[in-house]
Amino acid sequence: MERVINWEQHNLINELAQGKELAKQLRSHLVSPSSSRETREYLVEKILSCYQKSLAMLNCDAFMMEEHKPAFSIGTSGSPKNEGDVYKKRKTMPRWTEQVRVNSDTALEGHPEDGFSWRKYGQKEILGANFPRGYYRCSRRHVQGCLATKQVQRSDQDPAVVEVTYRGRHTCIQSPSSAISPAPAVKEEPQKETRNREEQPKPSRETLLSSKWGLSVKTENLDARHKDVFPLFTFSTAEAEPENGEGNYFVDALMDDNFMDRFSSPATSGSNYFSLSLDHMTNFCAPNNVQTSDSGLTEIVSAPTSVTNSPMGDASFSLSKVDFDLDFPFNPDFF
DNA sequence: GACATTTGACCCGT
DNA sequence: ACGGGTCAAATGTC
Repeated sequence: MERVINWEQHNLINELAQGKELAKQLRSHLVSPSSSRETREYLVEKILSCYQKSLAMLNCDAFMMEEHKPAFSIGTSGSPKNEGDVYKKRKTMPRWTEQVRVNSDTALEGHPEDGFSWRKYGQKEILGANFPRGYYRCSRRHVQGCLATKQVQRSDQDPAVVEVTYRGRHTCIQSPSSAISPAPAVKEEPQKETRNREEQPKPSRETLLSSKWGLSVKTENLDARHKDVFPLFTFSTAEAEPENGEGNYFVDALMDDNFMDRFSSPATSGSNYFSLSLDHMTNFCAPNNVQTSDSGLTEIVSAPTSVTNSPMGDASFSLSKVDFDLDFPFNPDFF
């Protein structure tokens, strides 16, 4: 257990450190006249991807602290054939919700790509909701006993907003913590389900640049205990116009360098601004930072980290250890 | 044929 | 009893 936590903390720090490094590179590109716009946009994508992965880890880990569950159950008979287990988990599984603003493209996919591969196992009309709720589970459930599930439901008020409720943590290796995972331990189960509705876990550069959606995370199982260390991430964009980024040697270098991550979330893109506040409270809509969703993407993430007396306390502390000096605007006009 | 999705039935918690 | 979550057979897609 301890070792697992350390391993995940390590991943988290690694992710954040990558983000920091990328941000530095981006900063240098901002002042370099020879830097192409595609490069900068790509860097922004990667930074956001790093943060999203980190947030995913924080979300899961905070819950883990409470539940003292083993982090890995790979290869065990963990697949809950036993229905008793299933229904017990309903109650105890960690759970959090993201509200994702999708543009027309993404909206057609039914649910936004988040870097994991999901398999739909049900759909249900929900009382009082205009749209049915889709039920997805990790496609590696049977291979690795990963119990992560998610529910996707389109918002009544704004059909462009999709509410994604995650349950359980990913115990499979595809989880967004590949940074220091010893090896791509998972034999690539061909991700067939990406055929229509879901993109490849590692999207093309074009996909990365063109996909636009906003995201906000709220938690349900996390209560006030976690609030005081919730970092607030606010991303927004004015535009994310994919142009031909081919032949960009810098991007290629990046790809060869630290970012061979198999997981590359297209979830975030085209962001031009973000800020980080470690002591910000629950408010998901920092008014000063949020730009209109009209323009493409508004990403507001509030991730839980636990506070005291837990390894995650250390993790949140580590946020400062990785020397976050990022608080600079990505002004779209600048590009 | 293999795999993903759909959909009605079933089970559980409230 | 009802609503939500999951199962699993049927169906679809490649």
